[in-house]
Amino acid sequence: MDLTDRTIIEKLTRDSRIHCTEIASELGVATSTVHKRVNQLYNDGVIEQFTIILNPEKSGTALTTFIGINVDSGRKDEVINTLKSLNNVLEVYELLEPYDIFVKVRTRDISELKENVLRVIANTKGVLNTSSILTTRRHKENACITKNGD
Amino acid sequence: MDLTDRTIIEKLTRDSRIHCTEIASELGVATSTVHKRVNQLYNDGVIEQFTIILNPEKSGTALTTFIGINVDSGRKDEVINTLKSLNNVLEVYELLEPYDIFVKVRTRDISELKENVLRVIANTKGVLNTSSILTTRRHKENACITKNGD
DNA sequence: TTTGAAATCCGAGGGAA
DNA sequence: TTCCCTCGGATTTCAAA
Repeated sequence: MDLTDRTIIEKLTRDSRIHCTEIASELGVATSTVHKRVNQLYNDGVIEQFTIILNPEKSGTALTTFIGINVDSGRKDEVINTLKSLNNVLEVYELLEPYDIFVKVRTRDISELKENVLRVIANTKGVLNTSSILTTRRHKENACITKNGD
Repeated sequence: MDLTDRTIIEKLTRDSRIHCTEIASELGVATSTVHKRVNQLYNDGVIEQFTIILNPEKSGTALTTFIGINVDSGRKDEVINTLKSLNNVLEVYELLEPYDIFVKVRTRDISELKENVLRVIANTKGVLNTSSILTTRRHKENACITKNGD
């Protein structure tokens, strides 16, 4: 992970469709060098995924909710696996406190949140209680850090 | 947003580098059609960004923290703008309760969290109090929903 | 709005420094 | 590792339906 790698990552973070040729010319190296670096970063697992960020409102998942969950410590892994399998659950984290698990959820609206997510969580063995944090507006959303001021 | 658009979005969500030709052949339409649809989705703002997801540990931002912030209601927009400008702050949401603002943060470690983020927030006019939720492990992270089971 | 063809340009791999 | 070169294939455009 030298400066070349970090520059490549930064450019791909801003636009993952950018051509290797463009990165190469800005870096002053050969296209094939950039090409191989990108593959290496991907194979090493530094880059996990090439993806897109959708506008939640325009793509039909307007409601973003964070949910804290407390569980029987013995069933934590089961619960996590159940959560991971839910399509509306975008992110799953483990914590120490005040919850055991914390998830980020996107749904069309509150009724979909209840039906597709909260109901499933409540019915999952090992779940003790949940606490939902509903958001009303999204002001920024990046998948990862872009060094340098925008 | 018909079935064609949704299929394109789903494929780009899984891999934003996928070729238009591949999407086209699976959909049974012309490559140029897919090409135009992708551009349209981007111009319409449905697709906000083509980006990558980095492994936090391997890319030097191992610590994911969520922070709830309460503010003077008159200074909410100022605070939000300050937060948006911070590189380590990946996501910024507005809520009704129990906080006014909720952010997702990535830093190298706790000391960077304190220096680059918590200190700045504490010194921002209008901030009443903050509450940090530190995560210990990431089990899933997607930028948006992928319909159909993985 | 979609299509199909044409021209340009890019990605991918192998061999040399 | 990086660079150069080349080929196969993708992107992009445009006129026509």
